[in-house]
Amino acid sequence: MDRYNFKEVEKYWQTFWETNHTFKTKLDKNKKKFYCLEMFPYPSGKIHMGHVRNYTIGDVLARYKILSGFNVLHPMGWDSFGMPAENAARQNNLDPRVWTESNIKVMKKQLKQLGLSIDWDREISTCKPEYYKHQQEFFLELYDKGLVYRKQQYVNWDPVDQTVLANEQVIDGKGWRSGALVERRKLNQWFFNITKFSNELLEGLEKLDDWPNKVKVMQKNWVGKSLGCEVKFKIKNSKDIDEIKCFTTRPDTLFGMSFLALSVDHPISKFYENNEKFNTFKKDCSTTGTTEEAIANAEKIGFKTNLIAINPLDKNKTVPVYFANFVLMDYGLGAVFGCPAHDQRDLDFALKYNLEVKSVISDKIDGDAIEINDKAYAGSGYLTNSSFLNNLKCPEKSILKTIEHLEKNNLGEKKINFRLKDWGISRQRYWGCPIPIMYDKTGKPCKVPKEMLPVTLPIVNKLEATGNSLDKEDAWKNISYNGQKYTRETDTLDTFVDSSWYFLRFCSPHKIDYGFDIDEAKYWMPVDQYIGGVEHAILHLLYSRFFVKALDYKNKEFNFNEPFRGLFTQGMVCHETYKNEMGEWVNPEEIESINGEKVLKKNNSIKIKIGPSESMSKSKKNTVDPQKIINEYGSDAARLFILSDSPPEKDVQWSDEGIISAHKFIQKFWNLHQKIKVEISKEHSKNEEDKITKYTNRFIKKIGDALNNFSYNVMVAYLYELYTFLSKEINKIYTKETLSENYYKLLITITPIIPHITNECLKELNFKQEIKWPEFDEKFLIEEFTNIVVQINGKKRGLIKAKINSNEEVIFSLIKKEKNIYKYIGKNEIRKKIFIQNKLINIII
RNA sequence: GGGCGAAUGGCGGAACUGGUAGACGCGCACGACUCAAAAUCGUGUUUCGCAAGAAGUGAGAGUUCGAUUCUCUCUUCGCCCA
Repeated sequence: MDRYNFKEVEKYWQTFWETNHTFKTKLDKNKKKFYCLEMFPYPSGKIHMGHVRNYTIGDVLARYKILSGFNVLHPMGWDSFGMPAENAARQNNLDPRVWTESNIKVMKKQLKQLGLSIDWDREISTCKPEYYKHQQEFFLELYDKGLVYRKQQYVNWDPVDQTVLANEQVIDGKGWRSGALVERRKLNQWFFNITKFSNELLEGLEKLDDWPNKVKVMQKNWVGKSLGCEVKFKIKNSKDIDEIKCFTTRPDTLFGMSFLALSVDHPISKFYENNEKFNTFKKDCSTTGTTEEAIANAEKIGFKTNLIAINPLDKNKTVPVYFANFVLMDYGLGAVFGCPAHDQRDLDFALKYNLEVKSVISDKIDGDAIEINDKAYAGSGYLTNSSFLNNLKCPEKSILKTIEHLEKNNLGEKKINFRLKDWGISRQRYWGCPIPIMYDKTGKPCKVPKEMLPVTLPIVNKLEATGNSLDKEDAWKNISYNGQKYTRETDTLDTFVDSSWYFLRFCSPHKIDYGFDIDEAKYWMPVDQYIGGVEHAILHLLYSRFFVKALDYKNKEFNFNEPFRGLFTQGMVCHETYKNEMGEWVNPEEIESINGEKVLKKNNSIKIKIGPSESMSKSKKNTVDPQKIINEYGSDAARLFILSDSPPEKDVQWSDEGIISAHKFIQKFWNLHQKIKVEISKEHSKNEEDKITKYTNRFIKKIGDALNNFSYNVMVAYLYELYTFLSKEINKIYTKETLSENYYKLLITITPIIPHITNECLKELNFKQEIKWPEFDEKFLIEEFTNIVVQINGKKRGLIKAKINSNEEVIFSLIKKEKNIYKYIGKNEIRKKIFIQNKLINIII
């Protein structure tokens, strides 16, 4: 028997699919559509195992939907702007375009080797002017709709790299690359007004039934809607300042207030402009990072003003007013009142400046206030020491009651606050989409006229080591329009903008006058199943949701208001970690097993310490190169293994044994196929008991269910069972028709998992009909006989084989005949029988 | 600190709305083939016990005829937010 030549077969089918345009998709309004999308990759060099998993999961689904008769859109593209290209270009002194294009070439070839059912005619790349031209149009469209604006904002400034860092790029207050201490610096930045849609983004979540709950909760918390109140505090001793407004979510703790804290950027700070001490304090504050976490962990410091504020609920009570580093201007109103007993930050501050700590919450009605030492109490209870608010259940009743009182007496008003901030989209980088804005002589921003789009990136011979190279491109920067001189905006767009609408572009990737064709988008959108890593659970998904709403804002043309109807977040690919005696990471490829011990290939006497399995990363050197796996074992084997070991939403552990066994299975399957082929060619007149038809019908149902539930690991288990079944059953005698008809169906149901070998098997059998998902017949799902569990006092004592739908009496009479079961009943009186038809009988004695 | 989730053999994991716990794979053991090994094929594999049998899904309670599944308390781990 010939060995299965996976290299030849896989190459044959990949070429076949390509030359026949098998997966080319066309708009067809008569067919039901299915839009299957995996998160597109960043072209970093070559594919990694995470890609293999992501795209295999998507491909299984896409192929299943194609077989089921859907018009499937399954495209692929490249998220090709971003830092790595810029860094690589700097290091190797080349054009980021060249680096990016060569990576795309490699990765595209690799993805094709996985046998994915992708419509490559729709390929897009975000760094191409053909793509970002439309993005610039969208920017201007949103600008016209009033959803884009410019303002001064604090950013994380890396003084060494001369660049702005995103919050997640600041680690322990230091730049992730340079390690330099990050400063807070004010810059003019462009913003998308995402907060305009806060409520919609929140409410939209409720309709996303096919999203993991976890992701919805994360987004909900991220948007962070909270009910609160603006409280007015009268200032007792100033002729300039009459009152200060604070936002709070806990107005009910007002009786515990002992100070007022302002942001250093609060309008009142203008009265302290010439105060040297204040300016020093303000400077100190700028060393604190901008994240909530950095602020929470930083030491609380304050600058005491001479102002005295009056407690609105108790006119006799006055408190000092501070500027404090933990209050930010962009949260609420840049002013908060401090209640040290019930807020940890306030308590830290109060202890430092020796301010009163007054607890106003008790754990019971009419009880004493909870005692506070160095830990604030933020839990629930009943108000106390709070005059007319005493004994209100807190926080459930007390907040609303307090707000009601404040509103009635014109001391404050109810406010809804969101944690979500507007989306800062300016990046001081070269390798991104240019912002289509130019500034006139006075520095006023103007839109770049439509006919001048796209604003393309200039070719830069040598990227500057630090800062934004675009700043130094004078020839590009300085332009004239209508006889006026302008300078271009040199910031580029956050790459999250690129990925916020690419799913729309896929609907009509070649359209030139607009980013997408409305009619085609109305047919294809929303994405029916979006598949990707959970690390994008918040930002990318939220921004995409915003983008769809923003594009439809005022136009109201879409028949969808969410981009992704279904979301699936897959787990990571992990691998054991290895270290040598020096404690250095070692790559799995450098290791072999001898006598159950891991040793270095180069030098067998060096033993390797096995560490825990962690997600594959270059830094831990625990990566496995998919290319090597495909070359050595084939992509059917790679697909089979990556699906088999864990449920797709959980992390999977890559193992050599696993991929080898998948590879062996492919070979075994081929050998079995050869036997079946011989059997099919023979003429048998007699039919033994027809087990295979029943099995086939059940198999179709089982695989279909597993596919619909994303139980891909279980589906692979069924495939292994199928092998065992067929290899036993093939020795029995079936007619040519029975065997071939069933075998065709079985093969088709497993094409989504291992498409190359199964298509080859069908071809070998000269299968000429249309390949489509087989129907199963319900009648084969019903058993004639079934095993009934017999329990005595809830303990399993045996099984009874009985005809389906037998009643209690029949089953009980059968039990009487079974000595091994009946002995447990013996002469005891039967007190009760619980009978579940076709399943179980429980006899209580 | 808050939110969400998880915990099942030596390992990864199955088990539909409460009804045969451990499917399938890995590993391991034994056997066949072989001078031998590899490959391949076959058999077995939760634990204790020679067996009959008993125990058993992180720990403890509860609901139920019956709990991996539902409720409560706790422990550990993961993720997100702080």
